[in-house]
Amino acid sequence: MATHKREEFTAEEQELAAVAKALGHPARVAIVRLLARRRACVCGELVLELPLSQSTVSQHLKELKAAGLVQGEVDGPRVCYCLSPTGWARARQLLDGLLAELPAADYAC
Amino acid sequence: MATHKREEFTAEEQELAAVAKALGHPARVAIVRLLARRRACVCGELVLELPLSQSTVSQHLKELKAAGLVQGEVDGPRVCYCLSPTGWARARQLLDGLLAELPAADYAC
DNA sequence: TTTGCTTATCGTCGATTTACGATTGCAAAG
DNA sequence: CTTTGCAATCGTAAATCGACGATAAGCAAA
Repeated sequence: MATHKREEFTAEEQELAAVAKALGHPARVAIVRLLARRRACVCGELVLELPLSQSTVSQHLKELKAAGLVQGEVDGPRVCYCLSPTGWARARQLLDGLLAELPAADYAC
Repeated sequence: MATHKREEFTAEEQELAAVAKALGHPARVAIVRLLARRRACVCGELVLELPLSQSTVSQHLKELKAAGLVQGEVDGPRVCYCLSPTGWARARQLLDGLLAELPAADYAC
């Protein structure tokens, strides 16, 4: 029995869905906002700021990294995270693309 | 054992995450795009256009409706779906809000 | 090398998602 | 009233998610 059929959609749809999915959890939205505010590359500080354990935060970071929205660089014993400019440029493009496809405002059933 | 901690984030973060999550599947992105193109309220036509069964499409529509992005109205034996102007206005607001928080482009680790 | 700190990964558990067929529900038509 | 057709819901199964503690891995300093 097939449980997933993602392959049957366009590459753009999959890409947009992947970005959206990465943002589809409050913790990951919060992480992005934290990284945006203190644009310096925090790392374990995220754990302090979030009501989650270290391993959970690490998991969320991994997903954001997989979606290309976040970069991490090793800096001695700690890891330096920051938002990925290219990843967010693409995300913007995809989101704006979708929003641009929507009818203006005068639609109804 | 706690499996979900959504409660610990701001209302906006949760709201944005909910919208993103609704868009976090290629089928739902495809549905939104279909509804945007043929702004007329299709219904079972979606099933014809998508590589998914009727029940699966119905499930996805339910999730989009729960996220406030889609409206459905019964019209005789069929159901008429269309995008929700207010829902998308809010979605735009939330997404733009997040994108506006991000540093311009000159950031790096 | 050993210690200590930071982060990643592993293993686990329950909850949720994704998908389907089958069934139910409902409204118009006959 | 019964049939017909469309859509929602139910039940189910596999996969993924979300969270945690525990453990491993990496690096710097002692």
